[in-house]
Amino acid sequence: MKRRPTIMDVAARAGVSKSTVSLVLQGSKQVRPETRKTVEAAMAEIGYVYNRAAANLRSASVGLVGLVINDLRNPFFTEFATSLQMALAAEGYATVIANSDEDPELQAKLVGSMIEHGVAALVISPAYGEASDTFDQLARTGLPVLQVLRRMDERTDLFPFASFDYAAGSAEATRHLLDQGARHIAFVGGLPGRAITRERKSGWREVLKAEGLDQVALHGKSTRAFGMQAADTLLADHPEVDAAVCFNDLVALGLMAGFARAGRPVGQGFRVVGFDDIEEAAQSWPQLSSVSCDIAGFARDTAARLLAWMVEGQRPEPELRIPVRLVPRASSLGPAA
Amino acid sequence: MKRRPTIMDVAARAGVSKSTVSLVLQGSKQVRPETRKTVEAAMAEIGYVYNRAAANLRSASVGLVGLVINDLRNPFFTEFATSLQMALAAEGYATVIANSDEDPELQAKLVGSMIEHGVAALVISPAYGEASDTFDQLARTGLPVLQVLRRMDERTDLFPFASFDYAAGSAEATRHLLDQGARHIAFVGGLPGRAITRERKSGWREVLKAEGLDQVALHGKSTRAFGMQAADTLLADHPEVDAAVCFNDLVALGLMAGFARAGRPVGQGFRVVGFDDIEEAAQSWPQLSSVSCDIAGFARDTAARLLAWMVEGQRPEPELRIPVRLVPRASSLGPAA
DNA sequence: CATAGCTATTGGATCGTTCCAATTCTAGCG
DNA sequence: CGCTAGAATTGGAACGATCCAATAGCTATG
Repeated sequence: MKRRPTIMDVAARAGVSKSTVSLVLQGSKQVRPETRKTVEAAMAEIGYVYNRAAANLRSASVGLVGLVINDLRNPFFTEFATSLQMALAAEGYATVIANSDEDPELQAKLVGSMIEHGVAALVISPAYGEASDTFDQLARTGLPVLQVLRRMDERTDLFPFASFDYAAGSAEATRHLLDQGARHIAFVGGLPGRAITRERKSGWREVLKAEGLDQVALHGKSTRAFGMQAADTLLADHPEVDAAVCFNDLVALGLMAGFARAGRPVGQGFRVVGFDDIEEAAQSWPQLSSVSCDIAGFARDTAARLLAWMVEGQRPEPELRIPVRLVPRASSLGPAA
Repeated sequence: MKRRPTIMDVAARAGVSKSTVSLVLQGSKQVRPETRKTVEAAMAEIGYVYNRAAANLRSASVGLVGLVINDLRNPFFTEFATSLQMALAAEGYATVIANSDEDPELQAKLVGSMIEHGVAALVISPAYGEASDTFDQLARTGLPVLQVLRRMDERTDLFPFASFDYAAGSAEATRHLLDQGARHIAFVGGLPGRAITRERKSGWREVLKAEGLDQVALHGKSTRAFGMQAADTLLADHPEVDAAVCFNDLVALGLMAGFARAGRPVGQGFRVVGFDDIEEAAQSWPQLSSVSCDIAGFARDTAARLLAWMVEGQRPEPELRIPVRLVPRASSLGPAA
């Protein structure tokens, strides 16, 4: 087991100096084409692999971006993560993806590890919970940090934030359900007290308030399982409810499955609108109406804003809201009860 | 904008030498507790952050494991990735997750980038397609590399491989459908010619052959969309088919949605079994029977085998097959046609 | 009180690259 | 043929940690 070859070995083999090899590695157009050929051949022959740690040590700029996601299992975030990675890859940046699993402690570890590995910037969708220390530490590094899709609960203004205009989306969904004839519209999902829950709920509340209608809200973890359970609760405790705006598509899909299980399939008298418009929404049965968020576009946008910050030092505006639009499908368009 | 403090700055502040600071960083029990206190205080005061690039350069051992997944959007793989990351985190290793998106070229780039960043080992679920170069390069590094869940098509024996016993699983599923009274069992999904398709199909084929029954197979991308489309094809071209073993749960869910759309909901005469038992299988309606693969357990196992290799130099057996088990649910237990 | 045997600390060399200033090469021109 | 401008190449310092061998400090012991 011998050690990995270095540029010195390459240089010796190619009969040039290490500096020349370094220039070749960096794609400098200052080396003569034939010299470049020789060097490249030498590299291939002895199986040279670039040692990025050494390079970073000297040059301090790393083509590495960290991405910390609170729940990578959620397809919405998975889609964002993969799209962002691809957008950054196109610009020559590598992305390390990590999942904090809604655990502020794990999140702190992950962020720390990324800083140590010398990421040039960080994109984070924060876990719920107390994490001021993590963010203070992050702020001290002076690294470009973008909050996306979610904002931490305290110190909201520490880093620029970009997300969708959830309030407008839920208002649109609620108005749509009213137009379709619904009169008792519940809100289902979302952990109480969270900023994002407030946002996604606020549009619904404002519209119902303006109409003087009753407001039933069931809060809980935003999972399929909670949606199923919520279906039973609605049927048992709030039989008058004839429609629901859901915190996200997972809850909506669970809700629909729950109604189906109870023999009251959605589409016949009960209307549902979800949030996020994940791929599955168009492929469920009945197809799920959803507030679409063009997450792939958002990811590309995020990449562009991040690059502008990193490369041109152009700090993005502190808060950005991307418009959303309702995609009506069968789950909210069925015949009235 | 001043530069990041180094251990020299910490040393100066704490009134000790850089070597002592280094020992503190490594948690050596050779430093006096009060000295440690002093040093730690100094670090906190000047906001020191560890520079892992520099450390790696000298020590060559990096607590970093690379994970390259062919389709991170597939919940099955997402679950595996997050579980593996957590298992490795518990042992002090950081994991970089990347998505090759079934693109051998992107995969080559990602693998290259990971090697450059000095990962201590690599876990890969290869993309379909030609990638000998990538794997040869990988083999030359001498790094521990584990193939999981999928095996590359050529040079199958280059790296140890671990997966589930898919053939046994599909045989069990097929026998179960026969027991339930099905007589025309189709196989749906899976790209033709792939090793994994052959595996998941072989059990089905053997059982049907033994019974002398007809074998209808629809191949295609293993997505929800293909499942929906397959439903239409089955209804139109193979009306006699009364059950299906699906390549994976996504296809099965799409198939169920497609039948529902056509007014022939699964559970009434038509039976479906999926593969992977993703979380959603238990939360769809009707609940989906599926061949369960305990992916989280598999991930923990993978972590253990990888650590044994990295730390103790114990190369795992070349091929490992984890048993699977059928979880029967409503989608295959409904009343006969 | 000298000394052996610890433990705790230290300075210098080192890892593999990039950066910089200096040097060598090449071609063109009078 | 000598000179020069520009291109191509080069050697040495630097990055920030770890490693190692050497040293200083401290007790216990004869």
